[in-house]
Amino acid sequence: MKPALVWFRQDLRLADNPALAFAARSGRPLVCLYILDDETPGQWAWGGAARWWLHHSLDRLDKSLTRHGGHLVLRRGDAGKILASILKETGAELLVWNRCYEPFAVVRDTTLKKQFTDNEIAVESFNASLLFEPWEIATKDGKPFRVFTPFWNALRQQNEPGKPQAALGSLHFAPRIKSDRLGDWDLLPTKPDWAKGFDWTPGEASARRALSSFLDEIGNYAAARDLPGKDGTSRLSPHLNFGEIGPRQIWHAVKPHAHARGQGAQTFLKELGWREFCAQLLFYNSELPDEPLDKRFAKFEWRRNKKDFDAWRQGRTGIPIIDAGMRQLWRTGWMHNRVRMITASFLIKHLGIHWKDGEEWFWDTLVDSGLANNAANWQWVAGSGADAAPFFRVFNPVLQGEKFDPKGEYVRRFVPELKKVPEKYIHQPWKLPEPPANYPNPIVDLAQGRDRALKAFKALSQRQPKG
DNA sequence: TGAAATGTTGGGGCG
DNA sequence: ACGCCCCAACATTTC
Repeated sequence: MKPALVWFRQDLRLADNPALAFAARSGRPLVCLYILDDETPGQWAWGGAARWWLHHSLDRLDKSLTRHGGHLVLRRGDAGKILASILKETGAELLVWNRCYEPFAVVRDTTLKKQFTDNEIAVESFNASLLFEPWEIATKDGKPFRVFTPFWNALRQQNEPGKPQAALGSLHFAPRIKSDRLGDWDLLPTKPDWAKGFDWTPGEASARRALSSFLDEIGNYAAARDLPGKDGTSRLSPHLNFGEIGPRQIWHAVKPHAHARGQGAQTFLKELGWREFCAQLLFYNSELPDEPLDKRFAKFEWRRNKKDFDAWRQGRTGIPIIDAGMRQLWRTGWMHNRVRMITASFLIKHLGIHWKDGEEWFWDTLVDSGLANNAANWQWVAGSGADAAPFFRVFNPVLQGEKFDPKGEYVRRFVPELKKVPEKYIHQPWKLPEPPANYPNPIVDLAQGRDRALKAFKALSQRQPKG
C-alpha cells in the first residue's frame, strides 16, 4: 500500500490529532513530516523564543514517534516544493494536515490542496486547533462578530465542542527517508543563550501535566489569575500555540469543574473563548497584524523614540511593574497576562509608541506568540481593534501594581534593585527620600504621559466614523 | 479586562 | 437641640 503523508504544523501531538488518526485508520504506512517554512509567513515567521520552543517540541514529537517505531522527517524551505518532492519520493497517495488559520497559511494550503488533488493525490484537512471553525460562529445574518460578548453567547449556544479523539493504538510507518538534523536548523540561541532562564518543558506529555496540575487549582482561577506574583494562570498558552494539546481536550477536561463553587472554570473557559474570537478576527481580517482595524488610527502620529522604546524593552523605565514584566518576558519567554495589559498600555499610551513596535517585540520574545492572539490583543489595548478598550482607558501602572501585586512580590522577583524597598514605596520608589541608586528614575511622568495620551487620542476619536 | 474629577451623602465635632 | 462644617465613603461623570 502506498504511504500516507502526515504534515505536522501547529499540532505537535499524537493524541486528539484528527489528521494523524485519519491517516492511521486508512491502513497506509505513515510518513510524518514537519517543514520549517520561513518563506510563506514573511514578517511573521516564528520569532526567537517560539523557535526555542519549536526545537524542543519537535524533539519530543520525534521521540514519541520513535517509541511507536517511526520518526519525524524534517525539511526546511518552501512547503509546496518540499511536499511535492516528498510525495514523489515516497509515492504517497494521501496527504493530510490539520488546518492553520493564519491568512498566509490559508492561501498556501488552499492552493496546495487544489494542486495536489489535480495530480491524483487525495488531500484531507481537519480542525485540531480550535473549538469551532471560524465560519461556524456567525451573527444572524451570517457575518463574523466584532464584539466578544455576543460572540461568546453564540459559541455557548452551539452544541458542545467535539469530544477529543482517544489516543491511538499502534502506528506503522513507511521506510525511513532522509531528514534534516534538528540541530542544524539553529532554532536555539547561541551567542548569548538568552533562553537559559526559560522554566518550561515543551512537549505533549508536559502539556498534559500542565493541564492536570492546573485543574487542581482551577477553583481559584477567577481571582488568582490577576495576581502576577502568584502562580494562578494555566500556563498552557505555549503548549496550545504549537498544538501540543488541543482546545477540545482542555475544554472537556475543564467542563466538569464548571458547576463547582466559584467561577474559576467558567472564567477559564471564557479565555478559551477569547482565543477563538482572536482566531476568527484574524481569519476574517487578514491585515490584523499590520493595519489598525479602526481606520481612524491609520494616520495617527505615533511618537518615534528609540530611547524610550529600548528602555521599555529592556525593563528599565523606572516604573517597577513595567520593568518587572519586561524582564520576566526576556528572562522566561512569557509574561503574566495582567502585566501584558499594563506594559502594553504603558507603551502605547504613556509613551505614545506604535502598538506594532510592541507587537513585534512580543512576537520575538514570547514562547506563546500566536499571530491571532498577539495582533488582536495589541490592537485591543491600542483601541484600534475589535471590541477594543476605549482610548481613555489608561492603566496607571502604580495603581495596577498596588492592586494586583500589593506586597510587591512580583516586582521584587524580577527587579532585584528594589528588593529592599518597603511595601509602601515598592510601586513608586521615586518617592523614597533616598531611592535606590542603581534603579532608574521614571522615563516619563505618569500624569503627563496620561495627559498627552488623552489629548492625542481624543483628537483622533473625533476625526471621523470608524472604518 | 480604568482612572481621575466631580457630586452626594451622612456621621460626628463643635459653636 | 440645632445647624453648620468637615470629610470620609461611596456614586456618578468625564476623560
